[in-house]
Amino acid sequence: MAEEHGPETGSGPRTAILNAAMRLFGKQGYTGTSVRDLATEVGVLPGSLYAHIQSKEALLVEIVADGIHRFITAVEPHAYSAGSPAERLRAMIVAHVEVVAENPERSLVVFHQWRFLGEENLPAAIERRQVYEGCFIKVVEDGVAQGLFKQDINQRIAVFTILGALNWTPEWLSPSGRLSPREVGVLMAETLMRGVLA
Amino acid sequence: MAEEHGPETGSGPRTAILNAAMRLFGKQGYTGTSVRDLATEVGVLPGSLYAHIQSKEALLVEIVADGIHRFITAVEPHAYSAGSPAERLRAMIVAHVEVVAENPERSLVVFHQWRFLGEENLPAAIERRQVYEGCFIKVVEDGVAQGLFKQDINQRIAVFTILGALNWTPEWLSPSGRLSPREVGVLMAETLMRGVLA
DNA sequence: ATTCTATAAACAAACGTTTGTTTAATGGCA
DNA sequence: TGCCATTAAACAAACGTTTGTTTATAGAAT
Repeated sequence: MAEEHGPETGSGPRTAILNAAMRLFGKQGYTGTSVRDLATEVGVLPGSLYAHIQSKEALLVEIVADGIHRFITAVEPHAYSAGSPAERLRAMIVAHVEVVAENPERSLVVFHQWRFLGEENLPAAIERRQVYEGCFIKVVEDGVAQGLFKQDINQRIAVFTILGALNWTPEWLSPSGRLSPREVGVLMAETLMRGVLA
Repeated sequence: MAEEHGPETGSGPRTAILNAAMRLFGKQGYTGTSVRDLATEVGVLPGSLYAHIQSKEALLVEIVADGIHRFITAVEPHAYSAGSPAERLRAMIVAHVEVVAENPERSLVVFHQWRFLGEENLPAAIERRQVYEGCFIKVVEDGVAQGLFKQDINQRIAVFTILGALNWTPEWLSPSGRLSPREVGVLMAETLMRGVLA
């Protein structure tokens, strides 16, 4: 079967459990979701889940790891492509928004719930997040170095501003809204790169 | 006693409990923090807390309500002041960052943990949040209407972009960092209003 | 006949909260 | 100064509930 990215893809009990976990972990948080909540959402008794999963935390590990991987896969190539820093940053922002739109629930978990990973799984997730942030740092550095970006911006703060705006998108983005995810991404890129001032 | 805003102000057991709750709710989340965690942080046994608080949720209610109030108090006057939309927006962003810096732990709770309020307290908190967001919507609308902001930005998306960047600041802002909170705010405003492009 | 999957029931541990009691410091009065 | 009444705060223990997880068992599908 080809790899799929949207929500509710795949089939079988395991996929149903993962999708339910994305929804509930996203809405109520990992610590705010009980295994009984999860079982009710799937339509099964609590103990039945354990025929398909190893533990509650294993679900979080899988959702976060796959999610970060999805973002890196979609965005990293643009960060190191041949275009100008401006073109690259624009493409990265659009790609990020498109991945969020693919599955906002999962994105919510990726950006807000990773901190509840146990000691064994946390370092790897943090490292992957840093790889992701590194993509944006690289492009902003290049832009400034090449004189295409403002010389008087603080690079660290510019990157945090961009990432903050992006990290918040799963809170409000509606994949079925009037604007397509790509259009939303283009508009966000416009705002972040040229500002709101006329 | 004059009203104070920074962390660790006030005294007495009640204030100590509130400060501990801000720290733990911010770091571990509301549902991820047990009353025993809280008691340990305060340096007391779990039951002892209930001589000073009504319930765990009452702590969240107080932190969120006071926090939102603090943001509105600091930012709203700028939104409806006499200056140009550009001046007003810049002042709002700076004020927001300064309030975050006052107490990043509390800000983390205000922006991430409000959803765990019970049915009785949630509507009021949502309404206050909307008042706060309304300040930014108003200024962007004015800016576009007066031709001072770009005509081809999507106002809704511009506001979400700005608020997203601001809502994320408590995750990385260090009040004791090299740059003062005001300087950070000015730099963020610069990025959001003029973009990163030279 | 074997393999899956679900059920029903139970487990130990942790949850938020309440209770009855002890301790420590405070202020008035002799 | 010495004594007592008051108060504030914490302790120690337990309450009933919910947590994540395991077990034994039974029906369905290959």
